[in-house]
Amino acid sequence: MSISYDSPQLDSVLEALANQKRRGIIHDLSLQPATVTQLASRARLSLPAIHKHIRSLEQAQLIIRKKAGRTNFVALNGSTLGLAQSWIMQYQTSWGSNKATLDNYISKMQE
Amino acid sequence: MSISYDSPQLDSVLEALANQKRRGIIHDLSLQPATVTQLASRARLSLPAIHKHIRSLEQAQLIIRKKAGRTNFVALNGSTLGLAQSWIMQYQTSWGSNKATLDNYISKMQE
DNA sequence: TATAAAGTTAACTTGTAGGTTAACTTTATA
DNA sequence: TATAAAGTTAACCTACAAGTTAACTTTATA
Repeated sequence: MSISYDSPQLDSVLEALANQKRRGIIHDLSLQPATVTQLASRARLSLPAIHKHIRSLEQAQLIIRKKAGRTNFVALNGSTLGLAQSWIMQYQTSWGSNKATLDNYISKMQE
Repeated sequence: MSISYDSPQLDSVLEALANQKRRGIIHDLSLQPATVTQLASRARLSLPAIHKHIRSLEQAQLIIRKKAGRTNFVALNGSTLGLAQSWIMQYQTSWGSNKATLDNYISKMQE
């Protein structure tokens, strides 16, 4: 079964990925886990701002977090990026279409 | 060279993909090219509404179009989906991280 | 135990995405 | 040649994303 364009999970994942700052966070976390404050400092964002981004990433299950004392550690979540990738990959067979193909299609339609 | 999280082109592509209706359009077009009116009808959207989606997809270079008389034909554009895919694929090596890894990291940090 | 650190939550502002209706242009057809 | 089809453009509305500041909670430390 291939993943549908209207899957709610795909929706939250792609919405999370659509934001540049959140992609920056993902990039950061791909190197190593970090705390909320560290992420805020690297992204040059206030704590409330980073907090919202983290919640968005968390709801999309793109990250996991764990509280240790007063410190929140965040890590990239393995599998979820694969969801977006597999949606995109469905269309790899269509990747051949280009200007020539379209011209061709138009000619056929106009017969 | 790998593609950066803050690339403007990646930005427009992922923003275009973040919308469910636009993903529906892409799915439609993966089957065959279509006219603007056909896409509007399938997505159950008005012409002005579909027009905006198409412009967004076009600016992201996810589609190409060609005018034939008064009719606008639209087709999925080959290569651009690959851009999003390759950004995501950069992080495939990080996909291993999970709860155990995070716990581990936290322990190390607290030593 | 008072103070600081690390987040969270609430209330607010601003910009923009995604839709609408109405008016218009260009091309085809009865 | 008048009318309809296929889009486009403009002006508008509404909801929400992304930031802010201020107030708060919880946990650690001097």
